[in-house]
Amino acid sequence: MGVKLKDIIEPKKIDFKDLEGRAVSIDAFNTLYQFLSTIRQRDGQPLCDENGNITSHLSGILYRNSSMVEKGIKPIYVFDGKAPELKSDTQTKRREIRDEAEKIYKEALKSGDTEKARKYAMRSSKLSPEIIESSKRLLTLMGIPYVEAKGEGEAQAAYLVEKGDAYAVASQDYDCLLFGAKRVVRNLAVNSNLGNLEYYELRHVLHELNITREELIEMGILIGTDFCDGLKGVGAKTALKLAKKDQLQEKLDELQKESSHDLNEVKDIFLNHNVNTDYKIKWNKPDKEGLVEFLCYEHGFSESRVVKASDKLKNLSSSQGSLDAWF
DNA sequence: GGTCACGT
DNA sequence: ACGTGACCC
Repeated sequence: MGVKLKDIIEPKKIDFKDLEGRAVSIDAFNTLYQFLSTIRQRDGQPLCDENGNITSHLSGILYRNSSMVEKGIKPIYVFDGKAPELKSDTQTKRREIRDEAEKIYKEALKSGDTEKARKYAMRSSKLSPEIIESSKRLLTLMGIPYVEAKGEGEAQAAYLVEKGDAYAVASQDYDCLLFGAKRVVRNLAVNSNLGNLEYYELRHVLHELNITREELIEMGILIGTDFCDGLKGVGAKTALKLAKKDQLQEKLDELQKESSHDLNEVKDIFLNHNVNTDYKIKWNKPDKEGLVEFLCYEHGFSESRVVKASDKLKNLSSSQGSLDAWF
């Protein structure tokens, strides 16, 4: 979900070429949810190996990343750490929605309503420990680094950009802008060659809206975030008007009266997020034999496809393509 | 979502 | 060269 800023910020259209040779920090949970919900059979059932283990996410990770690496993009995945206490309401709500969707999905599957089954299956995706562990294992075999966040992945991904370890954050959510991500890319996927690759620069967003980052955060709080409901009736456009009229604080006070959360704490989540500063990023050559072992022998993938994907990853290592290859 | 085959 | 759809596991 995340904060709804779409109505007021204008994306710049960019091309894969603009990301060539650059590292991109990717919110892993965000991506995994996307893969789990969309990579399915027509009746909504996920891809599975013969033991019943879900493999949709492995398919997504393998093919998307091998294709991105082939085009010169260097992915870094960021996994969520511990969610802030304030997120628990949102998490409970999401779990309820998922459980309900799962019930409808199972019923529709039984009654043979394929279309309905698929629709609700997509909303029922859960990230199990097995899915997270197998994703990390696959990334390692592919030679793609990942970072464990202390808190929210989006915040950690933004930190990587701040430190210069990544050029931009790739995420579908706008939250990373509130977390201070200097550059954000949306819709980063293999098919985003033409048209739908969106690029946002925090500096430009703030300049165009003529607001500060703190005001953007306050607007986000009024609109509603994962950490606290917003003020009823306030969307992005209204929030922007409030900022222009210098009425954000007034409305925040109003929201504070009815909110069970401390809004200063919410603000602090965005401004002073606990991040992991002790990470190492290194791209390695893919472990082709390991990939075949893991994906083909353990999870029933086609060997020719896996080998092909593995070969696309070959240019992936820290030294290659950069100056230190000469030293 | 990514890929491939098959269509125009 | 692009568009559609089946299939991937």
